Amino acid sequence: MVEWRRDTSRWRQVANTIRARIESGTYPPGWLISEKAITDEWGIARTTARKAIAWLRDQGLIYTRPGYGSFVGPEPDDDA
Amino acid sequence: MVEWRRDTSRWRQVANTIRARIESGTYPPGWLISEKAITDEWGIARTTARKAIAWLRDQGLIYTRPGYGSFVGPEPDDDA
DNA sequence: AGATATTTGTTCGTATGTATC
DNA sequence: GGATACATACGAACAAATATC
Repeated sequence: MVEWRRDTSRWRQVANTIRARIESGTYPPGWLISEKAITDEWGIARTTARKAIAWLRDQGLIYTRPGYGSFVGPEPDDDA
Repeated sequence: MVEWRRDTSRWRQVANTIRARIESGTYPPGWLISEKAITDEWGIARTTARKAIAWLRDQGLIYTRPGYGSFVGPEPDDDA
């Protein structure tokens, strides 16, 4: 069960919690963050989880590989 | 940037502009009109874009396929 | 190579709450 | 009070990318 605050949207609360985990090292660089993991942990809809992920991506905290998932850290270079 | 008139609602202004594009051939039959394209171009909320689309649909100018988008022209028959 | 499963990408349908005019 | 407008949040369907068998 999750305790939601009423003064902020759910996707912001989720995004902030994940950001804290990244900054504390709970989610180290390279850690995989999937939409399903988020929806399962917080019991939210996929669209809501995607908003949180999009925000984290905009912040440069993660990058996303279609068909695979999102990873903690900066977008790696293409070349070897 | 968009210049909004004050004497009409935004969704009407958007709908009228799109209608003009359809009638002038800028948007030919089969042209895809998505909610996102509208919200991006005019900087309006999705609900507002949906009101414009609903109006165009009521006018018979477009038809909508859930999960795909709205297309210029009459609703096609189901059977091949 | 081919089929299948998983995951993200995209889009519409619907509903609710809030604020403004 | 009603119409308009925005943000949020749920669900559903299908497409595309990726990985596995």
